[in-house]
Amino acid sequence: IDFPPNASLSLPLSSPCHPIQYHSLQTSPSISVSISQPPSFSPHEDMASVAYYHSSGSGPNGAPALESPRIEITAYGQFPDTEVEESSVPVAKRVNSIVTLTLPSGEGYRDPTCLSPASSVSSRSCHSEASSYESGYSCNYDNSPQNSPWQSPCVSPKGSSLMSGALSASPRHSPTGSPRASMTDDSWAGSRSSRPSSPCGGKRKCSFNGGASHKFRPCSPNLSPGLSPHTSPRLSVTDDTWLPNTNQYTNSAIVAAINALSTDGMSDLGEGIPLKTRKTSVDHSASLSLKIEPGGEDTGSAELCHEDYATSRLPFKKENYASFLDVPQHPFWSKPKPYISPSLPALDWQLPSSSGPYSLQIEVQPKSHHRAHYETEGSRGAVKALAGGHPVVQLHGYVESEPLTLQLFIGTADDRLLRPHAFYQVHRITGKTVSTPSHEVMQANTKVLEIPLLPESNMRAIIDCAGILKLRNSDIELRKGETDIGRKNTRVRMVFRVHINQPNGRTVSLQAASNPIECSQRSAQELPLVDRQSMESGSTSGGDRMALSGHNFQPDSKVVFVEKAQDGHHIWEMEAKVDKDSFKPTSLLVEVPPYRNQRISSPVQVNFYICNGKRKRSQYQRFTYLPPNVPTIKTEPHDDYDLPPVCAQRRPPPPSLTLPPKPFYAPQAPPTMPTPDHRAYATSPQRLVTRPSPLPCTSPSRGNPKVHDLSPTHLSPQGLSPGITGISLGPSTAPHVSAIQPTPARYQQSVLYPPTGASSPPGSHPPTPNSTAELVFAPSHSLARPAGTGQAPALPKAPARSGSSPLLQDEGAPALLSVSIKQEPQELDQIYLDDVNMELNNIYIYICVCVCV
DNA sequence: CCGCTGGAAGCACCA
DNA sequence: TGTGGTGCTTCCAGC
Repeated sequence: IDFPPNASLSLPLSSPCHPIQYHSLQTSPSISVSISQPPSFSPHEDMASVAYYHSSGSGPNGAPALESPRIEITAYGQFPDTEVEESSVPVAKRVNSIVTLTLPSGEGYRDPTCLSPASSVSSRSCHSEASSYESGYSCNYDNSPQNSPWQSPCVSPKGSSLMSGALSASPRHSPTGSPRASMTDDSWAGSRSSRPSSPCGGKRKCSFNGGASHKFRPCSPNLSPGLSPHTSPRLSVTDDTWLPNTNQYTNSAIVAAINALSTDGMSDLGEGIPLKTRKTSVDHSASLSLKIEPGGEDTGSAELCHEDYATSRLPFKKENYASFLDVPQHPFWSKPKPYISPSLPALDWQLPSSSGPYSLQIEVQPKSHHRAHYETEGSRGAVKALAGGHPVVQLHGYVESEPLTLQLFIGTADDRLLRPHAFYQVHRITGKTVSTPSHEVMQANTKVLEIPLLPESNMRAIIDCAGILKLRNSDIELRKGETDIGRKNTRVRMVFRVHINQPNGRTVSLQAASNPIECSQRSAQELPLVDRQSMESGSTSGGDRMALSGHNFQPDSKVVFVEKAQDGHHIWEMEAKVDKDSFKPTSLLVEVPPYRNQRISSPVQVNFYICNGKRKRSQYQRFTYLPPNVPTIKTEPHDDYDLPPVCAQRRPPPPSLTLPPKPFYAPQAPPTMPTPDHRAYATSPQRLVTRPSPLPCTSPSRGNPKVHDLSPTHLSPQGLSPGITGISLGPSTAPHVSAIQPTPARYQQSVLYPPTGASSPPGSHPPTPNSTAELVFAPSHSLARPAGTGQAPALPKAPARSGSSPLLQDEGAPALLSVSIKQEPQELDQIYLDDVNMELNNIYIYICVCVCV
């Protein structure tokens, strides 16, 4: 594919491209897409782009950043039948340079040769789904010959033979390996075997060709990103037309390449997309992130929208995949959407919820429980709101007449930076009861629901079209590079994003995350869950009465305050008194216990949790003990908060003290907070990229938020996301400095090489500040996802406990407390997600540094 | 018939 | 090594 001389890919793959990287499709499992050199693009002109480009997995010279398998696509001319391409993709005639896309190193999600989770994770590479790291090579093409050959068909006409060959060779041929491409769904289903073998080697049965006891048990056909073959032919080509049609190979390849080229990965070739859901995901292939700059000689349109690309740019005939169109295309998606840009921030990048006049807010929060459905189940409906109805999201401050697109994906709800949840995907709900149109796109292994935000609706959307799909842990944990574990990792957040094009060509990206949602049936029934707490902080002498609201409280529920050392060990633990008289299943009144040290000089953050018994604990909540002369901060009670009015003060908490599961925050910014214009992520031409900075900021915060705490409130207009932990500012943005949270020590480590280490290859130029502010959001997994290090996965048993103590320290806080460490092995399963991963994160950060150096 | 729900069985893992 | 608890996943029945 080439583009008009004056056309450019918004995608930052320009200069680094080297013709020498060109490989013929037939000989190499790599994708090469030839494009004309975008004249307007230079690495110096937009370093963010470079970073992005790097994040796409290619080296500075267009060479793969990693020794990874690549998919090389020749747009046309390489295949027997090029007429279609030529006619349908006229731009493909001007080939000036070649881009080689680096695909995920390793085998991707489900490595047939890797039957044990241990081996799977041990060889992890530098990517995680939807992360900017892997943005480019996150396609998770499993095109390694020894792996799922199924990727091949996506890009190669030779795929079919390859497939069969690999099939027989793959230990995991199975459904996973079955030639779905040539089958109809029915036949496909019939050939599926039962479940995939256990990641733990024998944990599960794996009866090929259908175990007798199982009726159709797809090997996670649908989703199992990576695993399957099904995942490859994701380009929405009907099964029966897939194989025989060479053009489709070619076309698919083009689409795949383009998808892969898109910065943010819209590149997931269907991996991770359940068959079921993929049926509605025709848009995947169409959701190209190509952006042609105005003035392109071949198009009067400034952009290629989904539709027109799918229908006219590519020879794809809609009827070919019409069967995937379960729902008629909403008119909204039939016209170009201005936001479309491949340079949009990766899903794991932390974005603010407001910028300038814009503010993205979740007006109605989802219920704290929503039982997700498995692929093998029917849908369990859309996520609902607490008071009935559905969540509502609104963009404030937008006065243009141009509709926007609201993006929704399922994010994590743990203590780390918000990122796409590996084990859950948003699921599109359709039907009579759904009033909101939506469609799906894939973004680096993460399904993203796109919902129109219309001016006539006051830029307000009722989210009644989004359910939550649960992926099998065994499927995901086998995915290469996946560090999270699924067990007990059942809380998610709905993450909303909107990208607003500015007159100056920039794009402002905002993000808002919902309160945590518990998605497991069992947990939802048994585990206590704290939705709100009436106080964020209190005196070291204790005695304050704190009201908690939530679910599954019991008369004998205990509330335990703990302080953890850096390695995660508890250094202090105290049970709070619970007022049993005021007990309700949804509320508790507790008396804050005195802190162990009455003479602290700066705030100390501790945690507490509700305990209903062994293994039935809530998530950790945070509480900050304040020095004697610091006024107590209490949260703003909700109007509907029915607990006793224990809070005398009604004062908005500083954002630094806000916590994830606390829906009740004052909409106003604290008096001490400056205008919350903390700069959204902005894209080309002059991209504003926020990234963590090693520079500690001068926020007046009292408590020190965990840097990884990205609660919705943190991202709310009144509070700055701790994710925005640092900035490199131009003079014009100095006023925003105070809006940035102090950078905890731990984060500062990663900040040294944020997108650089992660997204930029060695030798790349660091992002250069623009004339305006340059804020670079960190890919959260730079903290949360160790990769490429051969590190063992975060196993529950891992004694590694890293901790939060740096985070417990305010910038002005005293040095680490010298305390004895209390061993509490039983806590492991409670904390490993938090701590082990953090430990790995730190290791990973160092490794990134080394790699960069 | 299909989508949605609630409940629970069966299995695997772990203490 | 056996056993019970726990969590995950699938299945079923009802609306």
